[in-house]
Amino acid sequence: MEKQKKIKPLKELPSGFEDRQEKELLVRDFVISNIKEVMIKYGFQYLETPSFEYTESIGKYLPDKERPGEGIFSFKDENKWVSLRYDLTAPLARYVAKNFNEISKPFKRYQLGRVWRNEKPGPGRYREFLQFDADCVGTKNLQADAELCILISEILEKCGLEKKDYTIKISSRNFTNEIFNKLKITSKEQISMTIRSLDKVKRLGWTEVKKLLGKGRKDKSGDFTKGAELNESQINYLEKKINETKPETDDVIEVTKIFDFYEFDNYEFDPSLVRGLEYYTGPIFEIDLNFDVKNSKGQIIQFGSVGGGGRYDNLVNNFGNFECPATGISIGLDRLVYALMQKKDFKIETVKPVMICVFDKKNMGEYIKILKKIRSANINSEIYPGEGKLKKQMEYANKIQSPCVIFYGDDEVKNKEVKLRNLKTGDETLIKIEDLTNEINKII
RNA sequence: GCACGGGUAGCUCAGUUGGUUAGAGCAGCGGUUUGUGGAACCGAAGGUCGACAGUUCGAGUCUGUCCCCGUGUACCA
Repeated sequence: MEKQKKIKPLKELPSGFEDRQEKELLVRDFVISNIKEVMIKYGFQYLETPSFEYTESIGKYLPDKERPGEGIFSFKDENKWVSLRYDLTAPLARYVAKNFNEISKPFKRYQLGRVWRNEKPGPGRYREFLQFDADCVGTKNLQADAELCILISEILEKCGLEKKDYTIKISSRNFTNEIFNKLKITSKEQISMTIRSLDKVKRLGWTEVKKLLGKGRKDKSGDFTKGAELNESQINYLEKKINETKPETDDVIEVTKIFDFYEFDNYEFDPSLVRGLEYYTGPIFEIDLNFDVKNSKGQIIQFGSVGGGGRYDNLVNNFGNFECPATGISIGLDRLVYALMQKKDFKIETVKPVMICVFDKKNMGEYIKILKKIRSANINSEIYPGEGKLKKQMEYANKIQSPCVIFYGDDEVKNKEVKLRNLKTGDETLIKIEDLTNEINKII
């Protein structure tokens, strides 16, 4: 007899996609409820936009044949390319342009939504993740930028982080622009290489970044990265600038002044902060966590920031002739939750159901009567949902951490009683049916 | 993309210089207990050893190619 080859579907998930279990979801819900509370308090409107947008609306790269727009997930619908959004900022710009005449200006909105990136996943970085965005469009007022940082800080502290656990870093695109003017670095390639190198100061340290600014650097695994080929005096000047602790550009100075009025001081001017190249035009921010994050194997991993943002005065204008400066900030919620769960031992738990044992299906009517009675008293409860024997039922109750089980078998029915077993202590008591909800409430 | 490490049962892993029929723990299943979980004991079951090709009398083990996972690095509008 020949064994037939079984064709099994894969139980693995596509790279970068994750199942999320209750424990994590409850913490996430907690974070989200804090976010909503703070956003309402700060006067922001709630918005939702679809997962898909026309590819041309969310990125300036037009799709090519096979895998259009590296970095995003796309497909051709009829004759148009559509893509899963990779952030919430581009859809907001599109929304604002579309509803330009109707919306208030300034327009303050917040949004929670999944975004997708077709990139190599890393520790705590997925290809599908939940993002939270708060933006203020239609004004150049730097009060908006400052308030975004303050609101993020309030959210983080509501979630249980202390001041020392996180820092909001701030800098400005104008700061780096000035440096390049002074150094007479004009080659686009060199500028972008330099910016990206500077962005790594915190992670790699100045010694390593120096190599990246010069000839290049070998990483831990022995892989070589080509450098920006700056000369020594240029590197030295950069080093001096990078160690500035006081902001020099007007926009950052003004934002920090506003911080003072709010008595907010958990920020740091960080000249090495750069963030995405193209669309930022003014102050930029990043939210860094100041504690170690480990992976499932207990190794400390390079976690990076949990969020960031900045001013993007020209984005909306891409959709037509709209004079619409804007600023915004976003948080990677899954990453934040991942880190939060390690920092704090969250005891967010649902009350598990009381379970009624099934002795004989013939008596299901009786069991349901009891179930209805305790459910109407708002006690989480269920009749054993499986088919096993009593032992099986008890194992199930134990596994789902049911606080107690109800025995209502022939003996109990005869005496018009119910036997209640406390699964934490193992105690069993016979009680009258009318006392049942009271007794259960004592145990829960 | 590049570099390093890994892929053996549902999960975590062991598997000697290539050598009969590939092991363990946990979980699951059955039983000791047909009305009692979290403990114990007993039993049975569970595998295209990531895929394909090659070397060999013989490959989980060696070689090549590819796929997937992890970490670092790069990219990230």
